[in-house]
Order: sequence, then C-alpha cells, then structure tokens
Amino acid sequence: MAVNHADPQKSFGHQVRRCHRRFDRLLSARLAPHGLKTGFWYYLRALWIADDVTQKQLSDLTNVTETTTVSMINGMIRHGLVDRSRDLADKRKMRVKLTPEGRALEKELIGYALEINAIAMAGIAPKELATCLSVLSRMSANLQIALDETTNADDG
Amino acid sequence: MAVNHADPQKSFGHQVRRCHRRFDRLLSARLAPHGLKTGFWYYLRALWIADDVTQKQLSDLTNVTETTTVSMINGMIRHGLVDRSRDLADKRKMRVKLTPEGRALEKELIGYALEINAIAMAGIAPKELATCLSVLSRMSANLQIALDETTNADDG
DNA sequence: GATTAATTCATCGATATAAAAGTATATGTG
DNA sequence: CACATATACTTTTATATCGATGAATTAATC
Repeated sequence: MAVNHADPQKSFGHQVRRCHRRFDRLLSARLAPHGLKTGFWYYLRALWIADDVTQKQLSDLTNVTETTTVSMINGMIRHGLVDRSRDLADKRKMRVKLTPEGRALEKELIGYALEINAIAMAGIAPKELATCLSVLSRMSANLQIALDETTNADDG
Repeated sequence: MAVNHADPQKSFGHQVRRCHRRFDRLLSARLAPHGLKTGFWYYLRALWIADDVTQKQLSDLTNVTETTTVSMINGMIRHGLVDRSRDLADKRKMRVKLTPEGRALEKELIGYALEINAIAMAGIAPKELATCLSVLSRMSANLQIALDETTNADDG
C-alpha cells in the first residue's frame, strides 16, 4: 500500500453520501405516482411548517444555495404550488407562500416522510438512532464552520 | 397543527441530506484549485483502491446508476484520467483503468479525504462516531431493501 | 446625504444525477 | 440449437444543483 488511503466504508463522507442517495431514490419512487419530484419536496416540507418566508430563509431551510431556490420556486409557481410576491417593507426580498393546492399536498404526502424514515430506522435501537442524529447535526455544524472559513479566506 | 408532521430536525432524511451537501461543498472547495470536480472524485477514490473494474462495479462502488457512470467516465477519459477497453471474456463489459495521471492524483488528493473527515468528526467521541457510522450503514441497507421491493413490485 | 458595504434575488453556464428506451452480448431452457 | 430472459452498456431527455456575475435595494459610515 503505497499511499495511506482511508477505507471508504469508514469514511463519513462516503457513508453519508450513500445514505443520502438511497433516501432520495426511495422518496423519488414514492412521489412519482403523484407526479412530483424530490426537488419540490424539500421546499414543500419547509413551507408546510413555515409558510410565507423569503427565498433566503427557504434556502437555509432546504440547505441549498439561493440560485437553486430561484429555479425551484419558478418551477413550483408554474405547477401552481406557491405564489411569490415582493416584500413591501424590504423590496429586496420576495415572499413565498403556498397556494391552497400546495397546502393540500401536505395531507397527501407527509406520510412518506414518516414511512421512509421508519424504513430506514427499522431494527436500530432508539439510543443508537439518537446518537447518530446528534452526530450528524454536529458534523454538519463542523463542516459549515470550515465552509465559512474557506469562503472568507477567498475574500482576504 | 392540523397535520402531524415530523420535525425535519429529527428526520434522518433531512439530516443526512444536509450533512451530505456540506461534505460535498467542502470537498468541492478543496478540489477547485486542482481543476477537479466532485463528480470525478468519487470515481477516482474507488479506482485508487480497486483499479481495472467494470462500469457496473464502479456504479456500485460510487453509489450511482450506470447511466451516471457512463457520462462520468466519458468525462474522465476526456481529461486523461482513465482508459476504457472492452472485456475480452465478456464483451458486454467495459473495463475502466486509471492512467498514470489518474493514479498520480492519489498522492496529491487523498489527503483531502482524511482532512474533511477529520473536520467533520472534530470534538465528537470515538464511540459516538462508531455508532453513527454503523447506523448509517444499517439505514443504507434498510433503504436498499425497500428500493429493491419497489422496483420488483413494478415488474409484477 | 453621498458614498461604500452588505443583502437579496436573478441570469447564465456548467456539472451531477437519474429514468426510459435501445443495443449488444451472454445465459438458461425447452 | 432456438428462443426467451438477463446483463452491461449507451443515448436521450429531464431534473437538481452550484459558482460567477450582475442588478436592485438597504444599511453603514463618514
């Protein structure tokens, strides 16, 4: 072994990516009969909980860039799921709100969130699940700090 | 609260997705100075460990579909990182091998895998990390079973 | 209050990913 | 052996995502 390479099976980057792909594919399979893609799902999920938010807030809630949010919201508007209107107090901001159609999807689809998480968690001890969730959260925070440092370093 | 919706913060789908995005963004930032994208990274990582594999095997190693592998390998060939040749024993198969250039990148880049994982793991107890890795692995397996069932159900 | 900074959103071009359908080859079964 | 089925790959088309850049608006500073 000329180079000391980590075993991907023990790499969080690798394992998190694999797990994410499978969550996304299973969700995609569940949404397909409803004519919906996972891209919209994450926004709907956020809006069902906090409706009438800015695109910046939505981007934070869905963990994507504001660029992605623009095109996703455009798509959702075309599909009649949300409305967009300029914020009167701060004209830079756009406020995104569910239409009745978008709101109505909650009853129809929210079960998939519970079902798919239940499938993933099957046979795993609650204590282990809690630890994993906590570790994921702390890793996300650690990575965000590194990302901020990387961005700031470019400025100076 | 009309509908019982799970808190995304407690949803593995949500937390795994968020963590994945941040891993991918930090990796992207590290690779950028080398003119490389994360898309190639996962293939290089697999090939550094198991060179001379079929595209099917590569797809399994990188957790993407064979469709994705075709376009990624085409790109890597254009960049001189791998060669592709037909398997003589089974002419359906294509064998993918690193070029010296692709092989040489290991020494240059493998450190990022270790660095980024170390950043993510900072301040987290080894026991918790081990639990999380194990849970991720079991969740991936659970989800794959559900995916296989979904696919098979379509056939019959 | 004029100028500079930061914030928010949009546009454009590129990359990453997958499903569906098609082609070539191999395998299994009568 | 012939035919049906399975496997491996490719092509096409669509979706999801981001970085770089720019425009409009607000906030900060002098």
